[in-house]
Amino acid sequence: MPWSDGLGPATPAYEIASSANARVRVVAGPGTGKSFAMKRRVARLLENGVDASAILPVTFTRVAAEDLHRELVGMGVPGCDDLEGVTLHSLALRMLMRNHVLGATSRVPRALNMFELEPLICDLMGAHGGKKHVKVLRMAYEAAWARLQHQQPGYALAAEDAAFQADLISWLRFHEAMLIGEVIPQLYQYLDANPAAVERQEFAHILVDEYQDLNRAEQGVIDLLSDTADVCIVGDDDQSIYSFKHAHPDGIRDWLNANVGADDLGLDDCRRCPTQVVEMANSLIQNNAMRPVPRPLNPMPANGAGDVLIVQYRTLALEVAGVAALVSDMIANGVPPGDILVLAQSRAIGTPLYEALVANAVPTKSYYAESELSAMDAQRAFALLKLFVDRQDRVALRWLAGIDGNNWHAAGYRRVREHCENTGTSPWDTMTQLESGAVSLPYTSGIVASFRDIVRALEELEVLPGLASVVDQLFPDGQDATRDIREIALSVLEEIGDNDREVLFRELSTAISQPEIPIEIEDVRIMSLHKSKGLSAPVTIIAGCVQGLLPRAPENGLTPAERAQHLEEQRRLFYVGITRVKAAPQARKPGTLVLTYSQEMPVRDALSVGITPAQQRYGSAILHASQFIRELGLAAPRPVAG
DNA sequence: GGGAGAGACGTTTTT
DNA sequence: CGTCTCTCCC
Repeated sequence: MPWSDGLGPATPAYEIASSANARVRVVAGPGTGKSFAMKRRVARLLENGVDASAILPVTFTRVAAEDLHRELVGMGVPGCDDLEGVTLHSLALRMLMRNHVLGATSRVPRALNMFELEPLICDLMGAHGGKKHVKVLRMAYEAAWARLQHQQPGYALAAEDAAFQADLISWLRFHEAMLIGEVIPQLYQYLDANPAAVERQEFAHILVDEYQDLNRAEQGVIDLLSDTADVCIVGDDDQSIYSFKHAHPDGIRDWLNANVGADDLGLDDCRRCPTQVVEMANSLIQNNAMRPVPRPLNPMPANGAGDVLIVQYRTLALEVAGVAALVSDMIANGVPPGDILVLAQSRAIGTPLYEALVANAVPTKSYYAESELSAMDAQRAFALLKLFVDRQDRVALRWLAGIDGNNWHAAGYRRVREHCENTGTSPWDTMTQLESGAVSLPYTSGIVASFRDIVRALEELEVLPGLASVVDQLFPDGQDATRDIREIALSVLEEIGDNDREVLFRELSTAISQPEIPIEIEDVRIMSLHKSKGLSAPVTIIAGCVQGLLPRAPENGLTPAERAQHLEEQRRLFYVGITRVKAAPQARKPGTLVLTYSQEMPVRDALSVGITPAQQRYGSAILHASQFIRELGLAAPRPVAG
């Protein structure tokens, strides 16, 4: 199919696909078809003979990357098989892994898992003011990098931060690892310091989706990769919801100033949503005063008005039961479960909803699924597998060696590390010597005991006949803590066969950190508003629309300006949520939006969700309707009691 | 190094 | 309300 198939030459999508400007910005509201336009642009490039390897489509998640690939294959575009959408993170890791880059950066791109951070924190807490403070300092370190603060004039590190950073980097060097938040900055530093690097000329065309979600470091990497490349960025400042990773709406707004002469294109026709929802969304987002250029969405009359329902319940329990009953009724009336999307800003609401639906025998999938690595037993097995693959993996060894200690045996481990650094031996070799008595160090009896267990466990794994039995041993059938990871490991084995332990570990890691979202959806989906970005559904339900949850209360100690920014981001989050609704009148799916909230919830729940109740009554917190409900304006129906 | 008791704090999310 | 962290003491 030719790239321009069915595209009128005067349409914005045609302009986007065909623009030959070396710099193009596309601002595209929710449901306006930006993925479609971007796909056509890639198709045009490929059809014009641009080599697939010279095109870099950057997407925010792996799901989006696969989506692009699948659709291009569906169009039968020549060369699209070689075209691979990547996330910036995976691109950075790949580039850092190249030999010449490794030599230049003197850091090892082995990213630390969440749980592997714990021994690091314990090792640094003594010198840097306790666990909590170390966590704060670490976040500040990553935040400074994400914002490229080092580049800002007048930036100076406080003595405390400088001392912490020195120790942190020394720990990471010794353990041959990297913080996840360092991966992009390390690539940035490398590219910045090496203007002649081949990487800076690797691509002729760069396309970035969801640009508003990139932080400064990520934007900087794109800049450094585009010496010789045409760049097309696509996004929407009104959907910027990732300030916690230091992205903010000004990124895409300011891009035009840094790229003078760029094409500035836009998509404003909301093809997805029913008109009533579009009007509500416009009314809501108008309350964001910091938008330099308000860009209302155009409603498409052909979509029809749609159905909108706003319901207040007396208690959270009734709200949960009410939503579950509503969903069950819809399904009984022939709505496919896969058409229903339930959004809740907190798992404390999402999980009871999930349970209620399951109790009603509704096929439901929850996407809150906390990491398969949350249980200690799972972490232990995972670390063992890593050592099974590579005895010299220092992070896994450090974790396992401290596992039974109070603070990860920080006191003893300090002496092990000192010995390693003085003698040039690796931690594995030093522990082997400690174990045999060839070396003795004070306070290390706990570590030696753990090390004996590690060695024994690895020996047991080594004598097993194949990887299937290794998986059985590490993640035994019937053990609760490792049930999910076992399932993933088994499906990985099915794919790769019973050969290479290294491949098993690598595939297992990606499967855990970037879970698949099935393309064929047959279940009701329950998830957070963040996760819903990029999705759409004929029936969208947002539960828990109360002050304190949506919008969430700002943290203490913020300036008035920061509080205002926080509120605007919360509003964008709600904006993203309500614009998931998809109208398909010809398929007799008008597009249904349901917003629910309740008057009270148990104080315990309120506290655990982060609401500090202003008033309570008999152990119940009194709740108030989200201000965003009011801000939906006149197009919204009057709320009803449930 | 480890246990008992007092005090702080609580969420959402990506790689 | 429950869990995690810190401090104090043995």
